[in-house]
Amino acid sequence: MGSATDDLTARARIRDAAIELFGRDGFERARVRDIAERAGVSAALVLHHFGSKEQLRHACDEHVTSALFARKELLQGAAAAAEIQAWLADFEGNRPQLTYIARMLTGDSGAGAQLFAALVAGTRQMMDEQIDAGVMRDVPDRDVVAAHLATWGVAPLVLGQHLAAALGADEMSGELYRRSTLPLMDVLTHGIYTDDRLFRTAQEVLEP
Amino acid sequence: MGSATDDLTARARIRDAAIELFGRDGFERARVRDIAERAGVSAALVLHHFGSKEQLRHACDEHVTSALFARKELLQGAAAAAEIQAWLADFEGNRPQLTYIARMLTGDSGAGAQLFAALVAGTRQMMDEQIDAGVMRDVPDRDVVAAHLATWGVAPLVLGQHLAAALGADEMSGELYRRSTLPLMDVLTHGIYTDDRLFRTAQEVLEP
DNA sequence: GTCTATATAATGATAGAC
DNA sequence: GTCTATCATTATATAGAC
Repeated sequence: MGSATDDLTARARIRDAAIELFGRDGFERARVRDIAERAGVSAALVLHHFGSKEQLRHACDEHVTSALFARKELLQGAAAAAEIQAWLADFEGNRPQLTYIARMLTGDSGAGAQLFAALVAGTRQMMDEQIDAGVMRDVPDRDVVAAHLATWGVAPLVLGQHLAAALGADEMSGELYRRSTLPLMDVLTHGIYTDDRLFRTAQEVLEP
Repeated sequence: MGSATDDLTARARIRDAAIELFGRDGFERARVRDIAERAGVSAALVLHHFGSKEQLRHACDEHVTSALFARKELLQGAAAAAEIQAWLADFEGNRPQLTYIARMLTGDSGAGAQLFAALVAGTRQMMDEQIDAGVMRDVPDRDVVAAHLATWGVAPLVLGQHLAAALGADEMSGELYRRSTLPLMDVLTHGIYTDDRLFRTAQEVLEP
């Protein structure tokens, strides 16, 4: 169940071990010594390769972000957004990276901010295309909707532990995600309210 | 702009200072010394009153959670859920508490899990009532929808910094929240898709 | 209750050999 | 590149006086 302690270079093994432990324990509580142990090297070698714990974090940020956007290079627009969305839903195949990304998004290292901005931009572009194609309604404030849709997209990562618990599971999984897909598509397609009473009330309050 | 350095007992001032700094910096990075300074006491007194940094955290968890659910005692069901939702939207009045709650939800102290479970339960109860009243559609998997609606509800807290940045602001505010309200009500009322093409496609894939 | 001074422990980082 | 041994710093926690 450990990380691949195989034919990777020591540097790569250290980085992968760091992604796991930073993700599992958070940056502050993860110890360089433990990362070294998991990578099968000494603590000094970790610092030798990366300079400092902070720079090791940067390297992890960079590596995970690259993995996430790798597929974006080839595709564009809605297709790329869908690819990224699928990657974010592959809990079994990408768990260490996804856990790390969740920490990135809730930490304050700047990398999380950058990532989120990219997700919003991608969501916004996808909306524009889908609205042009007549698949999506022309919502009034696209920036606001894109930003919130992005938060909804990463919510299963950032709040995955709680979400899983609420649904009777130990951790997020592809199965749980699939169980959620249809009900959420239903909500996003038909709304949850039977009519626009609440909407019109809010409208009257906010736009007098 | 500091916390009320007024006629509160030292113990209460320490607790409030801790809520601010735990929220701002996170539990690990916040230092007992700084909390003491902000409360206008010595570091030793902090430990004298609370025993340890960890127990201080428990006291903060307890205090913030009580503040959040105080209004639930008097009301019930959808009314209480609406009250709590309103409290969670009052960024100006409750910023330190809200920031602390965001840390609770993304930390792994157990208090966040408990809080989220309560929010899901409240959301679920509200759904039941609104569906009975004919205000809300009878969605297929209520547990799943309630859990995700709860994540959407706290997303502006947990990802507030990024959300604000995406909308050109420094931090979440009541203004930003109000700007979001109507577009989100619109999404939740009418959906974002023009028809149920995507929904039916998903249905065919997931329920063969 | 509140302080000053100090003990103790943990951990990131460095020095230097191989 | 990699290790062992050690340093230096930081922060929680305690002792004991007032």
